[in-house]
Parts: sequence; C-alpha cells; structure tokens
Amino acid sequence: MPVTISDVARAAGVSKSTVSRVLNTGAEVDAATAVRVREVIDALGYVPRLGAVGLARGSSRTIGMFIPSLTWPWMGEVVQGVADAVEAAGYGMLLFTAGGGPRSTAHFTAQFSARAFDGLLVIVPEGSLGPVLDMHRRGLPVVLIDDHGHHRPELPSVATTNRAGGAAAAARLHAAGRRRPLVVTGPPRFGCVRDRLAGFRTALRPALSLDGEFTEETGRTAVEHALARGVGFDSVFAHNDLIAAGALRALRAAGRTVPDDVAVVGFDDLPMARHTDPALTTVRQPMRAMGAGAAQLLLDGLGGAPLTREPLVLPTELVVRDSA
Amino acid sequence: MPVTISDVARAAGVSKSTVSRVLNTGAEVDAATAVRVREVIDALGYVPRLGAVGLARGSSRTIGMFIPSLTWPWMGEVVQGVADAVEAAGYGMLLFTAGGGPRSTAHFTAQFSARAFDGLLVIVPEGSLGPVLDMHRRGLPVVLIDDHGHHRPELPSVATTNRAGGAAAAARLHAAGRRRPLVVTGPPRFGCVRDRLAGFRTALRPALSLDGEFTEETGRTAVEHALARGVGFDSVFAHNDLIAAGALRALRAAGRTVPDDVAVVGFDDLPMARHTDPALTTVRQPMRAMGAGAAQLLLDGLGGAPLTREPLVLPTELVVRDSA
DNA sequence: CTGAAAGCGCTTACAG
DNA sequence: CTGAAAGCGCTTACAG
Repeated sequence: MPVTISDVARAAGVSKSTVSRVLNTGAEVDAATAVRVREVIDALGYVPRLGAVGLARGSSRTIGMFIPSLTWPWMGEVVQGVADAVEAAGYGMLLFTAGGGPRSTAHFTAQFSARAFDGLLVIVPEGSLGPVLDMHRRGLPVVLIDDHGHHRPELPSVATTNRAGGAAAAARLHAAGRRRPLVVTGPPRFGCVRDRLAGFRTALRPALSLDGEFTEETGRTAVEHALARGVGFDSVFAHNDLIAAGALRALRAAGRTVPDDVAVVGFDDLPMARHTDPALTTVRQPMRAMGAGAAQLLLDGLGGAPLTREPLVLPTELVVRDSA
Repeated sequence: MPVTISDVARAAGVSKSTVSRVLNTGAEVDAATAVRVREVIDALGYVPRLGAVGLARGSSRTIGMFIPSLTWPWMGEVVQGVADAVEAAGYGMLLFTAGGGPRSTAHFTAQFSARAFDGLLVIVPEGSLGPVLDMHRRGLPVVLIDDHGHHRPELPSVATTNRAGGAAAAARLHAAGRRRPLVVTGPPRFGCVRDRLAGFRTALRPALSLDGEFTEETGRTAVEHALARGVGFDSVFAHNDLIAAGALRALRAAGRTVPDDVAVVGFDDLPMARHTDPALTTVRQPMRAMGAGAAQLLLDGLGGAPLTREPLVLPTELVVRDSA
C-alpha cells in the first residue's frame, strides 16, 4: 500500500493540513515542525499522488503534445527538446499522434475534454487546426511549433527563419561563383517553401525552379528532368535534405561531380546530412531548440506569465560541409 | 466551467449514482432512464474528468513509456506503434526519456511514485534496469521492448529474431555465391550482436569480423581497414544500416562496385535504406509491430489478462533491394 | 432499478 | 502557527 498524506500526518503527530503546507506553500509553518514533517516524509518515502493533487487543485501538471507522426525525420528531435524542458519543470508529457486520422483526433479531443493536460504543444497535423483552435478558445493554453511557416496570429508559436535560411543558401552558392541554380522545393502551399524561395531570390535567380514533395524521389526526378531538358545548372538548392540526397544520387548517376560540376545545398540538417556522399552543406533548422523553446513558453504560461502572440523565432544556421 | 456529473444528474433528474452507472457498468439501469441520461450527456457534452475517475478507481488509464532517447533512428517507429495501440484502447501515453542522465531517471521515478501511470513500456536505457525492476517489484505491470537481445526472464517482453535475421543475411550472400564475407558488428556486449553473428555463422564463415559502434563511421573505417589489410572479401554483413551506409561509402571511395565486386547486407531497414546508392538489401526489424505488440500485451495485462514471462518474438524479414 | 452516503487523497479557506 | 471541515469530481458498496 502506498503511503498517503494521512500516514505522514499520523507519524509526525500533525494534521494533514500541516503536511500539505510544508509540501506546498512552505510558509506559515513552524520551522521545527517543518523539519520533523520532512523527516517523516523522507523516512516513509511519501510522494503525493498526482491525481489527487490535480483534483484538489484543478490542474494536472501535465502537458499534451499533438503531432502528425513520430516517423518524420526530424520529429524525434523536436519531441526530445520538448521532453527535456518538460522534465526539467517536473511536468509529465502526454503524447498524441494524428496518424490514425479521425480516430486519432477523436481520441486526442476526448483526452482534452477529460482534462488530461493543462496545456498543449502542437505541430498542426494537416486538417487538424480546427480542434486545436477550439481548445484554445475554451481556455487551454496552446503553443504552436510552426514547422511549415504558417503563422497563425491567434496563437503563440515558435518558428524559424526560413527566409534568412534561403538567403544564406543563395549567398553560399553565389560566393562559390554559381549563377545558375536549380531550385527544388516542397509543396508550394507551405509557407516555409515560399519563404525559403523568397529568401533565396534576394541573392540569386533560379535557372529553373521545380516543386514536388519533401522526398528523395522528388530530388532525383527533378535533377533527371533538368538534365534531360538540358538546363545548364551549376548548383542545386534543395528545400530539404531528402530532396538534396535524391539530387546527389541523380547527379552521381549522371556522372556529375559534386561540388565541382554542381554544388548542392540542402535544408534541415538531418543526421543523414553528414553521411551523404559528399557530406551535405545544408541550412540547419533548430528543431530541438524549437521544441524546448515552445515547451518553455507554455510552461511559463502555465506559471502565470502572459503568452504573447508574437512568435518566438529561432535562427537557422548554414552548416558548411563538402557539397557546396 | 466544464460540466460535471452533478450537472448531468440534475438535468436528467436522477442521482449521480445513476449517471455513473450508465457511464460504466451500464447494467442494472432501467432502459428508458439510460436513454434519457445519455441524451443529457450528449446535449451537455459531458466527459468525466480523468483525474477524478482515477482517484475514485485507483487507476489512471494512462501508461508510461521510458526510452533512452527519441533521436535514435528507429525510435520514432517503435513509439508510433505504441501510440497507435494505446490510442485504440483509449489510454493516454506519458513519455519519458533518459537522455538527461540521473536527472531524467529521477523525474521518471518521481512520476511513478506519484502514480502517474498504471503500466510501463520500456526500452531499457543503459544503466536503468534497476529502477525498472524496482517498479515491477512494487507491483507495476511492465513490458520490455528488447531492442538489444538482452532477455530478462523476470519481465514480460517483446523481441525479434536476431539469430534468424543473421542467418537470412548469410543465406542471401551464400546464394549469390559469396564465400568471403566481411562482418562488421555493433558492440559485442549486446545480445543482439552475438545472436546476429551466431545466426550468420550457421550459413557462412566470416573472412574477417570487426566490431565497433552502430555508426556510419564504424562501417566506413572497418571497410577501409579491411581494404588496407588486403583482406579479400566479396561481401559485407553490417549489423545495422548505418554501418552498411558507411561501408557503401568506403567501397565507392575505393572504386569497388556494389553488388558486383562486393555485396552488402544491412540490418534494421531504416527509411534511409531505400535511398542509399545502391539501395540497401537489409534485414528488417519490425520496430513498429514490436511497439504495438508490447503495448497490446501491457494493455491486456491491465485488463486482467495474465502477463506471461514468455517473450513475444516477432520475426525479422529480409528485404531485398540492390546491394546484395 | 435507484439514491444517499462514504470514500478516493489531496488542498485551502476559515477559525482559533 | 495549526487543525477541523468542506470541497475537488468521481465510484461503489449499502439500503431500499
């Protein structure tokens, strides 16, 4: 049988109120009494039951996190960043995934209604903004991790400098004397795609710009296509590292040398970026820091700090390796 | 203000007991009454507060998951498998990571003591078996996801067929006429390493066997080393896909063609396996199924089913691509 | 079949 | 500084 506050009170010869006070407010308790109670707590190994505290206080000391899927390449980094910050604050983290479609969303919503968490961190799964906004409207503190450059003025969020990242990629290529870049983007409906492109264009004009999915295959076929069409490009700006990997592969298959014939810059800095051949020069997104920053924002908010709607923007960073 | 069971009772003209009954046991309630209560529940959008239910029932309908880190290549797959099963059962999943060392473990232990979860899934972080065994001893249902082939007879677990996987790799190489394989393993202290090696040896004798970490670098340096020593190998069996990727790279750098000069087989089937050049033939570990299977085992256990100590073993599968 | 009451393990005014 | 009591929102014997 786990020990309860009553056990402690009895053993220390005080009331539950007093035990509760030394545990919480700490003040308004006689020093000697406090010491004695603490000794008993340690001796008995008493830990307040979270559920009971939550019921009495109307909170759960737990945050929820809602994400599209754990299998995306950089998702683990973000969630790890969140986990670190949440752990440091002594909170629990309830993780929800949207992979199962409506069923998943329903489950997540049900846990919200059951008040399973006090605040929410979310990387909005496509089509799930509705329920999230609804929760926010009902008073749930929410912080968005804006992976797609879709700023929602209604909600606090953390984002990164997609535009500056694109500009940095262009600057690097420009400095290397490249003037005819092939740009391979992700889906144009994403804000991050438009931002990266806009940033890139401030320094360099694409010889050709193709869009596709954020996949290796997109990179491969885009390069094959450009090669077949005889587009004379001297570099590639890939909107993520998977696309870059595909481009690298297609270039090698075509007998082009990287970076001598064609320089390649990616985006993200996935772990694989250091293992491509040649190692990939890429624009690093601070995914872990974004997770940790969002968590900290939310935790501060739960602690009473005002949640500003001004996004917390963490900088990208050009990581120079061998491909450009 | 969220609606409570009292609101429902009042609106339906019954007692809280009755509302609770239609919500739970369902039986022993007049059909007409039940219908009326349900209507009110729907109309008011009533959802029982998880914490209150948990306190009254002595459970939390939440499971904990404790893992070394989310940044390992296949970790997302496992956790996603768990998330799917847990979601289907209407449970919550509290995620804990050991990345922060003792501080992380302390946090995790504190949440256990605070009874934040009813059951535990764990991929044992190195050095953290102690606390987990302790929780189990204190009555917490635990299921291990045995990624390292370290069977713990004390605990229920799910594992995979490392030995058969090694044998399948060897069989594939043997069928391709290879007789002088270079084997590059992970740390020999891991049971999975020994099992994969033992399985491999049932069909083929290594020309040379080197061990290292489960990293790209290990694969690269091992191949470079074997090449420098003039070991005449015609194939590589890498104990994971990162090692295989490194081997592929070193072979290409040395001008060897894969699979013609040297065939390469990996282990894991990470997403990157289909994007190496050439695409990697590898032994697939059913990480997602292992996660889902472990969760189901635990959930069944929480539902009253006996948790057998006999491991649930899910099969590996040889995925043939282009490298062997 | 249904309700009143006690209880789950805490916190927090309210008195003193 | 400290305790008795009420209350958080449920469930579950216990009567009827």
